[in-house]
Amino acid sequence: MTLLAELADTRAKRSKSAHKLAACVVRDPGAIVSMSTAALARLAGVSEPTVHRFCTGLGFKGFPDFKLALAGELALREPRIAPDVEPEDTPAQVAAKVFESTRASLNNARQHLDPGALRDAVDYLANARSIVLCGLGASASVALDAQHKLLRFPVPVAAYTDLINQRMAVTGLSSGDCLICISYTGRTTAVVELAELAADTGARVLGITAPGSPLARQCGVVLAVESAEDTERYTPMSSRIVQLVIIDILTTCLALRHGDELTRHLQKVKRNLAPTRHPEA
Amino acid sequence: MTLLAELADTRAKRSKSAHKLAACVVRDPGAIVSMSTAALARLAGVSEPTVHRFCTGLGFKGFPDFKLALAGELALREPRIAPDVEPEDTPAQVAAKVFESTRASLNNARQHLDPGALRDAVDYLANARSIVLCGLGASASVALDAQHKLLRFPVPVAAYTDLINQRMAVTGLSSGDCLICISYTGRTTAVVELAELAADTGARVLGITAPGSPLARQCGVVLAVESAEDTERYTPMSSRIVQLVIIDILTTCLALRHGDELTRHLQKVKRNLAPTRHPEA
DNA sequence: CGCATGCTGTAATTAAATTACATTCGCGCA
DNA sequence: TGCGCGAATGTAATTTAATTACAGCATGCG
Repeated sequence: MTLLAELADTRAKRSKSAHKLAACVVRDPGAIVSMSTAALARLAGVSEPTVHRFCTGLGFKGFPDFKLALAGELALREPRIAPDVEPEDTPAQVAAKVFESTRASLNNARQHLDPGALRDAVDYLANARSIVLCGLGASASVALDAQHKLLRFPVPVAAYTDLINQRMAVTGLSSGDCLICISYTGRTTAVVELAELAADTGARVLGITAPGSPLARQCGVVLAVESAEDTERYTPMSSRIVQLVIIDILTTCLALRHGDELTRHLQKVKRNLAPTRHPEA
Repeated sequence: MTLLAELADTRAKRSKSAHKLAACVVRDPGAIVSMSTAALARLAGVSEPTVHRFCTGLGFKGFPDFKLALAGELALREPRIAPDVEPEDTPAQVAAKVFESTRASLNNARQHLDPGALRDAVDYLANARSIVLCGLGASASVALDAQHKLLRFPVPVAAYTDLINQRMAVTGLSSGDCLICISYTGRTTAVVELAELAADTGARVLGITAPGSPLARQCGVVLAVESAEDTERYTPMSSRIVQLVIIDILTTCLALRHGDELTRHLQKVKRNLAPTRHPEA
C-alpha cells in the first residue's frame, strides 16, 4: 500500500489528532512537503510534538523524513502532465505526448483493475474446454493478438473478426466453453448480441470492455477498461493497449496455472518456429 | 532537463566546490536526501554555507528544498523494480508486475526512439500513394491494428497477414507506394524477403523492428523496437505494445499533417459508425 | 468514583539551516 | 612581478526547525 492511500483510509485505527493530520496531508500533500512542523501543526490544529509522533508512528524517523517520502510519492502520482497534441508539435514532441498519455492510461487501468474479476476471468480460461474470441474494428486486432497468445496453451482457441463467422461460432458453443468479447465502447450492437447468444448456450462469457456498458451487463465476468477518450480530436486510442495488457495478464496467470507441463509445450512451439527465422548475416 | 542530468554534466560552468558537491550528489543521490547540510559539507570537503549556496544557486530555497526535489526525482527514476513473475504470485500480483514491465518497456522505447527516423517515417506515410502493411504471428495483429488506424486517412491502405497474399501485394507495389514491415525479431525470413522484393519495385520500405536485424538492413527507414525479452519463461511480450504505440505516434503525426481536411473526413467516418452502436438501456 | 493508561500540549533542549561577516584565492592589469 | 579587485569560500553567530522531557487531561475500566 502506498503512503497516501494509507493516509486516505479514514477507517484506520488512529488517534483523534492523527486523523486530523492524515486528513490535512491527504487534502493537499503538495503543500505539506514545504511546510515546517509548526505550520502543519497549526493547520491541523494540533501541537508540534503531535506532528512528530504522527510521523514516527508511521515508521519514519521524523517529520523531515516523512516529507521526503511524501515528495517521492507525489512525484509518482497522477497526473504528471496532461499532454494534448498540438498542431504545431514536432514528431518528437508528438512521440513524447503519446508515450505519456499511454502511460497515464495504463496507470489508470492498473488502479481500476478489479482483482476479484481478474481471478474469476483466469478461472474461466483455466477451466475452459475451448475459447472463442470476438471483436470488431480496433478490437478485432486485440482478439487476434489474444488468439496468438492463447495458442501457446494446449486448449482450442479461435478468434473471429467477421460478423457472420462470429455468430456461427458462438451458436456452436456449449457449457464448458468460454467466449471472450472485446469491445472498447461496449456498445457495438453486433458484439452485445454475441454475448446474449452465448448466454443461451451455457457458455461462460468474459467481457473486456467498458464497465456498466450494455456489453458488460451480458457478461459473467467483466474486466473493465475505462472509457475517457474520443473527446480530443487527435488523442490516440490507448484503450486497445490497455486491453492488450489485460490479455498479457490473463495469459501470464494462465501460464502459471499450467506450470511445468506448459514449459515443455512452449519448448516444442519454439522449436517448431525456428525454421522461420532468418540465418544470422 | 532533469535535476540529476543537469548535475551530472561536468562541463557546466560551476565553481570548484560546486563541482565537488554535484559529483557527490550524482554519485549517491539516495544517500544525500537523508543527510544534513553538515554531513554533505563534510562528504564533499566544503563548508556548510557552500552547500546552501549551491542549492540556492540551483534555484532552490535552501538545502531542504533541494532534498525534496531530489527525492521526487529519485522516485521517478528507472528502474523502479525489475519485476519477475513468480509461480506463487496471485493474479493481482501478476497484474502489477505485468503493468510494471510494460511501463518499463515503454519507457525504454521512449528513450531510444530516433527522432530523425520518426520524421522520415512520417514523410513516407504522408507522401505515400498507397500503404501496405505486413506482419506475421504477433506482428500480424499489429499490422491489422495499424490498418484500422490508417483507414481514417484518405489514402489506400491494406494489411496482409498471409504469406502468399503478402508476396502478391508487395509484387504489385511501385514507386510512390509505402510498405510497412512489422516484425519483433526482424529475423522472420518471409518478412525479410518481402522487404527485399519491395526494394526492387521502387516502393519505400519502413520497418518497425529490431535495430541491426536482417529486416532492418532492408528498410529505408527503421523505427527501432528494442529486443530484450524471451529470456524469462513467463515474461509477457511487451514488444507488440511498443509497436502499437509507435503506430499511434505515426498516425497522430499524420493526422496533424492533414489538418482540417482530415477533421471533416473523421466526422464522416464517425457518422457512418453510429448505426453500429447499441442504444442506451 | 477513582485509578490507570494513553493522548495531548507546554516548555526546554538540541540539531539544523541560514545569515553576516571576514578571509582567501585567482585573475587581470599596471 | 606584484597590486588590486571580485568572486568564492570559510568561520562564527543567529535564527529557525525538530525533537525530547515532562506535566496535565481525558477516557475507559474496575
